[in-house]
This record gives sequence, C-alpha cells and structure tokens, in this order.
Amino acid sequence: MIKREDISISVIKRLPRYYRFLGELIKKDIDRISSRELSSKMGLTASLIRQDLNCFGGFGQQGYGYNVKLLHEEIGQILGLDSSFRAIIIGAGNLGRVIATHMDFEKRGFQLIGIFDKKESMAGQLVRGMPVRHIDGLDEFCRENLPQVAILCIPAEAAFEITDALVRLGIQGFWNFTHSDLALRYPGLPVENVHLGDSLMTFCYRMKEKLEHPVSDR
Amino acid sequence: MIKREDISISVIKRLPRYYRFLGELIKKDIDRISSRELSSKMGLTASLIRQDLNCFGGFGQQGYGYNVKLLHEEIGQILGLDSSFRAIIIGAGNLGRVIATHMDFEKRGFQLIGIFDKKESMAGQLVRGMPVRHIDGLDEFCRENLPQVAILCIPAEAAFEITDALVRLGIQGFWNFTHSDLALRYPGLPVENVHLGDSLMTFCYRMKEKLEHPVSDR
DNA sequence: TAGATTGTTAATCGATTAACAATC
DNA sequence: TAGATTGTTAATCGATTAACAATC
Repeated sequence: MIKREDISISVIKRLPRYYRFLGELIKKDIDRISSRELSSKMGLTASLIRQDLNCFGGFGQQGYGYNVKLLHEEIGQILGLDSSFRAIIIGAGNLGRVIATHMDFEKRGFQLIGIFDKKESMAGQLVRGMPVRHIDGLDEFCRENLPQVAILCIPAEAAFEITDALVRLGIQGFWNFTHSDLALRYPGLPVENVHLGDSLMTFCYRMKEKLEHPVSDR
Repeated sequence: MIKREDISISVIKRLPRYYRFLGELIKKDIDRISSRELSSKMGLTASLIRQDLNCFGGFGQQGYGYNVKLLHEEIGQILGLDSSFRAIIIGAGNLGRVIATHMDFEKRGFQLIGIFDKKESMAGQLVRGMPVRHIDGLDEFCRENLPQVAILCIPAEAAFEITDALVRLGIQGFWNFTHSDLALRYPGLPVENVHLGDSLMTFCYRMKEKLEHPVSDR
C-alpha cells in the first residue's frame, strides 16, 4: 500500500470503470469476485487489477477474492463520490442542457446549483427544474452561493474571458467541454477535458487504419 | 521513421491536439515553429514533439523548425480527416441532437447520413435539416446507404441489442456515448468511447485531492 | 489440511526525456 | 560560416506483467 497522494493518474483513470463493473455485479447479486474473473470480464490482466486495488490497501482476502459490495463502496470513497461539490454550468445551449439533464451529479460527487447563459432570451427558461440565469448575475450568485467548480459548455472563443472571471470568483476546477486548453492557463486547478472533436479525430484514424489494414487489429 | 501501422496509440492520441494548435497558429499567420516554441505553448517537452512528429517522416528542417501549414496538413492526412466515412446516429434525444448539430463531421473525416430513434413521436422531426427516422427502417436504410460507423446516443441498457444488429448490418466501428463496454464484445471493431460519467468521477477525485492537499498540485 | 487467491517483489516492456551529431 | 534546430540514439522513468511466498 502506498500513500494515497502518490497514486498515479493511470490507476485513477481506471477506477471509474472498476466502479461501473462492480455496480453491475451488485445488480446481479454477485458478492465475491476474484481478480482473475474480473480481469476476463474487463479485458485487463489479473495482475494489474491486484496491483491497482492494492494501492488503497488490501480489500481482498487470500483464497477468497474481493467482496464486491465492499470494494464498490471503497472505490466510491476513494473517488470522493460522497462529496457534494457545488457546480454551475456555463452555457445553456443544447450541450449545457444535456449535461444538466442527464448527468446524475449527485451520484458522482457533485451538486448542480446554477445554469448561466449570456443570451437574454434564455433567462428564466427551466432546465432540470432550474431557471437559466443571465451571465450578468454571475458575480452576485457566486458571492452568495460559492460554487466550487464550473462546467464549460460554451464556444472555445468565449472561454478565456469567462474562465478568468470564474477563477477570480473562487472557482477551483473546470469540467471543460470547450476546445481550448485551460490547464496551461490555470496550472494549479484541476481541469478535466472532454474534447469531443479530438475523440472524433482519433476515431477517424482508427477507422482508417482498420479499413486499410483489416487484419492487423486486436 | 517507423512503419505507420506501428505507431503507438499514445502518439495518435496527441495528434488531434497538435492539429488544433497548428490550426490556431495558421489563423495567426505564423508559418514556422520550432519544437521548443511549440513545446512551451502546449506544455510538452520539445523532445517528445520531435519524437512524435518523426514517426511520420521528417517534416522539420534543421536550423529552421517546422512549416506550420505543411505540418497541419500532414497531420490531417495521417488522421484521415479527408475521409468521408458514412455515419449514422442512434438515438435522437438531447445528446443525439447536440452531436448531430455541433460536431463538424466533414472537417473530421465523417459524413452524417442518418439519425434514428425508436420513439414514434420523434420520426420526421428535423435535426440539422435531416428527418429523424424510426428505428424500424434501419435495415432497409443500411442496405441502401451502407453506413460505416454508428454513433451511439442511447441508454446503456438498450446498447447490446442494437449494436448486435448494427454489426450484422455491416457497421464497422462505434463512437460510443453509452455507458457500456462495447470493445470487449466486438474485438475486431474500433470502438471510441466517450464515457462522460467516468470523466466526471475522475474530475471528482481530482477536486477532492486538490481541496485536501492544496499544496501538492502541479 | 488442500486449494485458491491475494499481496508484493522482481522482470519486462514501453513511453518519455536527454543528449548530441547531422545539417539546414 | 555560425547559429539554430532537427533527427535519432541512448538513458531514464514509469507502468504493466510475471512469479511466488504468504495466508485465508
């Protein structure tokens, strides 16, 4: 077992997936699983799984395996899914609404407390039972409600202006759907990117490879 | 220079980002850049950049650097952005519509040729000037139009049934917004996942770390 | 106890960084 | 030519895999 702060990002990135698989096992009323079984279900090596899980302390039991429910809970703990970080969405266009409506924030450690847009015409519209606020009210809202993270659903061009303001207002992290590289600008802050365009291009490359070399896939 | 098929996925995943940065340089009328300059803009080492770009053959010139426009074009080529893979969207809910409306498929090697939903009430509605089709018409549509990839914007529970059908109908790859692990089920096919839930959980972890150990960030 | 499976160390593999000769 | 910067090899670092003793 190593210090929690020292856990590598490679391990962390696998945790949500473990969490998902374990959740499914719970639904199926399976209450123990060995690293070998889990490895074949997930397409990882058993060794990697044991290595990963052991970063956080021994949840397994020799000769038995892992207790599914316990492990699921523990990974949730590690990820901090029991938190309730106050989040606001910037941009109430289609993307902002989808995120607002479908994300199950509560199950993932967040709490959505506001949605903002710069279009006057949006103001007041209900999204997930919450009125869209005009961006002019951002300062006041932040002083009163102290949001901790912002979810950026705006065009790339508008990004820096608003993020600078948000940082001044105390925002401590971004979930970034914008095609801009915020992390460089705010070195201290967590910035989690969802670059859909990049994902699509990577997909394009893989399709091309697959169609040109139909054999060499794994 | 190494064989194109042997280029590692780590390199490929960085290409869209290079492409984006180079595109911005072009907009600013900058026509040459050294690996060192680019490295400081992108937060990578110059060494890594030279290593990456050299996988595809020497685009640089000693003592000069890289020709921005040439390099941009070349990376586009490598990614296959000049392709026009025929794509269909499965699921015309909020997510499906956002994707349909905002993705700039043409610039990223794809061509959107159809949108499907199982809700009768959706059928006929226009999304990006394209009528939503009822899922019952999928077979016929595929036989006639030969889509190559499917973009999955449906709930996880519905996924396997429809993807099995799609594979039978000749679909060769998935851009997967579903919370399910398709890659394991179709080992030969490219599956590019966008797991928003996982991303949010990773973000949660990072926020938690940041707030618990405010010093130890980079 | 015997069998199973973990926790953990050591070996391997791959990716990144450093260094520098080649060359524009 | 001299200076700059690449292409490329070697060194380092980190992540994954293999192996096995510990132990339930």
